[in-house]
Amino acid sequence: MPRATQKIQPISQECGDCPIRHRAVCARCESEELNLLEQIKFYRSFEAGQTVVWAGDKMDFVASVVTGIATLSQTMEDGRRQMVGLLLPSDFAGRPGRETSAYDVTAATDLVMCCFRKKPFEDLMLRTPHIGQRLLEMTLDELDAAREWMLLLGRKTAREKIASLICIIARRDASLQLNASDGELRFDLPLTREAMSEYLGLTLETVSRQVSALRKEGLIVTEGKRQIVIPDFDRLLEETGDDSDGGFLV
Amino acid sequence: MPRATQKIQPISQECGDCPIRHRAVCARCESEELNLLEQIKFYRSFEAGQTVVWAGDKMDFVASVVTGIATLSQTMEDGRRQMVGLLLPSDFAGRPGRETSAYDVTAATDLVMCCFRKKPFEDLMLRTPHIGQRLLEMTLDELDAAREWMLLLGRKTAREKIASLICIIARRDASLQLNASDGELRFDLPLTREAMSEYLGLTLETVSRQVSALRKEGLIVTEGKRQIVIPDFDRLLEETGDDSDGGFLV
DNA sequence: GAAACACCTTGATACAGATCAAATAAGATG
DNA sequence: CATCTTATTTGATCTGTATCAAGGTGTTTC
Repeated sequence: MPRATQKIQPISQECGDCPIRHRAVCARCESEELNLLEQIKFYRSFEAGQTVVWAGDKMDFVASVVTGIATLSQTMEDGRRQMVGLLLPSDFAGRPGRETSAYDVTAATDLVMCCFRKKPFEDLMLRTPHIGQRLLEMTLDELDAAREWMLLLGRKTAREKIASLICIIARRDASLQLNASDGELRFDLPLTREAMSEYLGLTLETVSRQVSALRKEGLIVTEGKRQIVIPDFDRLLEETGDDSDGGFLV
Repeated sequence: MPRATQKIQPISQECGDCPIRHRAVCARCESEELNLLEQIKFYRSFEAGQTVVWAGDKMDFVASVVTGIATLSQTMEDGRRQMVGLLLPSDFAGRPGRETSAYDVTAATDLVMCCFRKKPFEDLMLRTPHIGQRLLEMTLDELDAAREWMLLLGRKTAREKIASLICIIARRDASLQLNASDGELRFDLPLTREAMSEYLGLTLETVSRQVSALRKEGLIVTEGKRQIVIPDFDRLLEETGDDSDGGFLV
């Protein structure tokens, strides 16, 4: 079951110093809080496919993704599964003030997380308000993403769903690395067909068919199994059903 | 187009004192912040069907629902609509740090909101951290609700969706009023078939058919158009697809 | 390099829910 | 009370996606 898409990068100092840092450097964070965070942080690595925690299990830490991709999923009694969160590097997982995880947290690729023990983290939050403020901002962003995702689940066709997902990943990828070249985007699709189907509320077969359809029409080019090239991003965007510019989920 | 389900109640002091108050009284909030909030708050009323703000329009306030129900919706270019938020009394709308509304905000019933001008509210947030903390809590709750909703949209059958929605409203209603009697629940369904279909990612006709089906099977009883009676809540719960106890959205 | 495995693609068919079209019911209005 | 309007129900049919079933492709293992 191990299947690495990205190699695990050596953990450098730039990572977990401040959970708030990952997305936006915050100047006030430099001094003592940093030291306090240093004391309560630790790293955990997972292989692709491994489960970080099961829904309902005790989760006594909060964490942010350093490298790789994690997913949050819900499962119904009869096994139907829906992904409800996709965590890319710098994203945050875990809820202060809750003992157990509400979702299955799974490593979609090889994964490194920077974890903070919950209790001390909560204490720190009380003492340094701007951590809470930053967390509020991030949570509001996630809520927006969730709502965009709801539109996708409730109203988009299979074809639109696939196009949307590819655009979302491409965008996130492009904003991390700087390979946004001359209109052509090239990146790694880090999800299996099954993971895609769980994200989109489809079956794996429908995902496969629709990806093939987009490929046959030249909207995307697949190289190897996971590498994707988008020759013309705007043309693909038109297939998402979103109006021109909007639609950035997680 | 006006169609009142609940009569507007006279606005009393207990309402908007502190936006944080509505859901959980917070002791620290009593003193000066309360006065500051008093100065920047104002009330707005809407008739059922009226739009509070359109997506993209300027929204220079945040607000919480006093009476009635408001909805947040997204619309695609071709008119497909998906509800992404359902605001009941005490729920909060608007995002600090954003100029425009990301969603259409609509009054599903006659509606009274307690509004706070955004700028002063943000200032207040900076000065009194626990308002931000409370807001973080509420946002995290909403995120959980959104994720439960995503499971509904992505994986549940039409029948399960309807049963879920009725249970959600019944629960919210029961927790507000105290008419949770001897297993029989009676309450007002404050949404049109169309609003329900926008909530559930279905068409209005499918909603109607499934409601009829549940009625014919005796799982619910309808009195008049909007009044609903659930003779046996647990039996209806079994139709939601959720495991025994879970599944409280918005 | 053969076997085993995991993942992906493609085909045939079934069915849940959408769509199109009336008919009915329930308030609102004069 | 009769009429108008809007919301709801119900029917007939169509279609997009699920389901069931092989077959293919690339990777790891020995």
